[in-house]
This record gives sequence, structure tokens and C-alpha cells, in this order.
Amino acid sequence: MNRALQTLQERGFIQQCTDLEGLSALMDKGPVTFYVGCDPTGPSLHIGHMVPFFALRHLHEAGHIAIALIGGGTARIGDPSGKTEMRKMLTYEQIDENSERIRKQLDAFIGFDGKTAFTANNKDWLANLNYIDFLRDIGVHFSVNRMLSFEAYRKRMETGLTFIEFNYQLLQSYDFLQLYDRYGCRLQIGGDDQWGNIVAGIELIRRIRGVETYGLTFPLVTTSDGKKMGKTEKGALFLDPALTSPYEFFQYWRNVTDADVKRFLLMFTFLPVSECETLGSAKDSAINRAKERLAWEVTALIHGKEEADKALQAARALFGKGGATGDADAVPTHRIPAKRIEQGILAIDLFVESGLCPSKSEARRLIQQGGAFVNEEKVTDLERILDSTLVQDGILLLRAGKKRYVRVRVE
RNA sequence: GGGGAGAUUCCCGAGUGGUCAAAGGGGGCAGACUGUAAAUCUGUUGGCUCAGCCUUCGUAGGUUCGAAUCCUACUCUCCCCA
Repeated sequence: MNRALQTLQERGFIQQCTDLEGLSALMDKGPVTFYVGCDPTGPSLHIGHMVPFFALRHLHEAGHIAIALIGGGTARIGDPSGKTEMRKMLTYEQIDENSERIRKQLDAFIGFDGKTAFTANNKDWLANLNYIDFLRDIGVHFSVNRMLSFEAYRKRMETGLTFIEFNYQLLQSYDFLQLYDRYGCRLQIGGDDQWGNIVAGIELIRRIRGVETYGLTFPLVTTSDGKKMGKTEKGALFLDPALTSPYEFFQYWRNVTDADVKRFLLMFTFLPVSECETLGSAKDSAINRAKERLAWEVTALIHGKEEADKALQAARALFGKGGATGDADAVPTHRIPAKRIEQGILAIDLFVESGLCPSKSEARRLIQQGGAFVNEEKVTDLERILDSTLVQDGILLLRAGKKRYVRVRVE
């Protein structure tokens, strides 16, 4: 098999391929132009979006030409694949803003050079589409019967599916056609939920242009206990540091289950396969160290080495001997005026204010259950008042439960 | 257009006049055990000025000493027929 494909396979990327042999032969002949699509329905990508882009990097590094397609046009209607609810509609302005942010995030990860790796936006050909022409040229090639047999649409038949969403597949197929016409794109890669849409695009190109193109999908990554990966208390694990701080990002990977370490190392880092295997097969304290490595590697890829180092140091300070405030700069920090702490502040209030507890009732519960700590000292009194005698170097360290820390900086 | 069913707390889902902040499960959180893991066990899970009070059972009114439960209108969803 082709080297690049082999790499993807070894690393656990390949779920389905329309024609693995044919694709391998094509890739052996020379650089293949391929694309990954991504709809800008939110202000930031999250880690769940990244699998195809890690694959993109592998292929790009193997000399193939990568297009990241931003769905500025398709985002206007929303993809029903894998969703059980209808998407809320975004304004065009929001979509354009999201598109730009996502393009920047991808640029940071991939490094677009405009030649061997670049972006396209389907808004360019979808926004002013002529409805009648589209139906004549594209619509005729789609069978409603067939579309209804797809799982994605069938599920939605139960809950409600609007006509515009139903058209999503045509638009995505049209994207592939456009990219083929414009850039000679022969391969579309994406999450396995895109399988139906990818195949539809391939068939469209075969009918209209008589050319064979290919599709390759990746498994939907879940944690070994079956949950969607990248979920945190706050929601998804975003790439935008303003939404998920590098420290939180680091902690997510640091806390991955043993059984997931190998798989995640292979998919979310670029460490050699052999090293991933060794690290991921370790047991006990060794696997625990492997998680630290995993966390550092992924954080470095997304946020840079400097941030990864800071997160690592913070985590070690907090979880190492306990109570360290020195090297923990990356820990989420809440600021509070000195005056307030001088006057004394109710522990309950500070836990709420710092974001560790969503309400005072929760804070009370936390204290009652023995999960609230100030400077690693358990808070036992619901009426506990914190004052300036607790402040060390302008810092007060709050902890909720075992792992959630917030530093309160007095200024 | 006609007929039927339904809308309950984060989710699923009981509840059909007071004993309901509302069973049970899931999820979340906390504690024990550990390796910042998993599994397991225990507790907890609307808010607050917390032995009390306030707000929640699709929305708005009404009946009643008292409503998630009864009545009226409205909105939305699903199913069957056209």
C-alpha cells in the first residue's frame, strides 16, 4: 500500500474507503489533491473536529496537496448528518466571522502556503447559485428514494427534517465537483458521519465528468467508555485558548483513561508509531507518565511548546507535593481587589465568584461534603470567612474536589 | 382539512386535587479506594437572606382553602386519514 495511506492505517485513521487499492495506486503515481470540509457553525474548532486535520497533515507531509474547505455557504443551512436536532440558523455575519477564526486556527495547525496547502470557501460558489440551473445540472442526478435510505436522513425523518437540510447532500456533492473542476481534487476525507455525503459527491463527479474520485473516512473518536471525546464540564474542548485555556486542555489529555492512551497518541500526536505503542502499552505509574507525555505533545501542537510547558509545570506544582503556588501561572486565575479580602469574604461567595461553583447552594454542598479547600486546607465551616492572613504572595489557592483549582490573585 | 396522542426538573421517565422541589434510571458533583486512570461502594443533585422562604411540571387565564394534577384559550410536537 502507498506509504502515506499505510501511515494513516497504522495510526488508526482509516474507517472506510471507497476504493483503497485504486486510491493507493493513484497516490503512488504522484501528489494527489484532496480536501477536508468543515462548517463554521461555531466560533472555534474543538478537538472532535481535528481528526481529519491530523490526517490532512500526515498526507500533506507525504507530499499531497491539501485543501481545507470552509463551509461558509453550507453553514447557512446546516448539515443534518449525525444530528438529531435541527441546527439553529446563524446570521451571515456570524458565519463569516466564524470562518475567519477557524481559518486562522487551521493555519496555525497546518501552515497554509497557498500552493500545497490552502483553504477554499464554498460560499464562493454556493452563495449566488441559480436555483433552476442547479436543479437542471445537479439535482437530476440525485434520487430521493436513495437519499431517504441513508441513516442520517432516516433518523431525522422521525424528529423532523426540513427541505433545506435535505438538500445538504447535493451541496456537499457540488463542493466536491467544484474542487475537482478548479483544483483537480480527487479525494475527500472526513469523519465517518460524512460517508454518505462523500459517496454522493463521488457519484456525481463520475456521472458528470466521467472521472473516478475517492473517499476516505475516519472513525468517530469516542473515549473507551463510549462517550464522545473532548467533552468537559464546560462543554467541548475548544482550540481557542479564550474558550478552553491551555491548562484545561492539557488536563483533559492528562486525565484520559488508560485504555485510550495508545489510540490518542497515534491519532493526536506525530510521535513515531513505535513510540506510541511503547508508551501506550505501559502500566501503572508508567502509563501515568505516558499520559503526561500525551498531554504535553497535544498541547504543544495546538497551543505551542511554551504553553505546553507552562501547563505541565502548573499541573506538576498542583498535583505534585500539593499547595504550590509558585510555578502555577497557567492555572485559571480569578482576580479580586485587596480591599475585599481585608474586610473578610465568605468562603462560599469566593467559590462561586471564582467559577468553581455555579451557585451558593452548590458551594454549601461542596463544603458539607468535604470537597472545598483553601490553600489545601479543608473548609469545614459553612460560615467560614477568608481574610488576608491566608494570602501568600498575593495568592489564595482554591480547590473544589480533587482536580479543580483556581488561584485567586489579590490586587 | 379531519381524527387521535402528547408537552414534567440537565436527559429519559413516573406522577392525575393536598403526604410534590416532584419516584426511578442516566448523567453531573462530592467522599472512600487509587496512579490527576478505570471499576466499585457511599452521599448528593432548583435557588436563596437555609430548621424558613421563593421559583419550577409547554404559555396565558380560571375553578378551589389548596393544582404538575380539574376547566378554558393558545403555542408546539408526534401518529393516523385526506
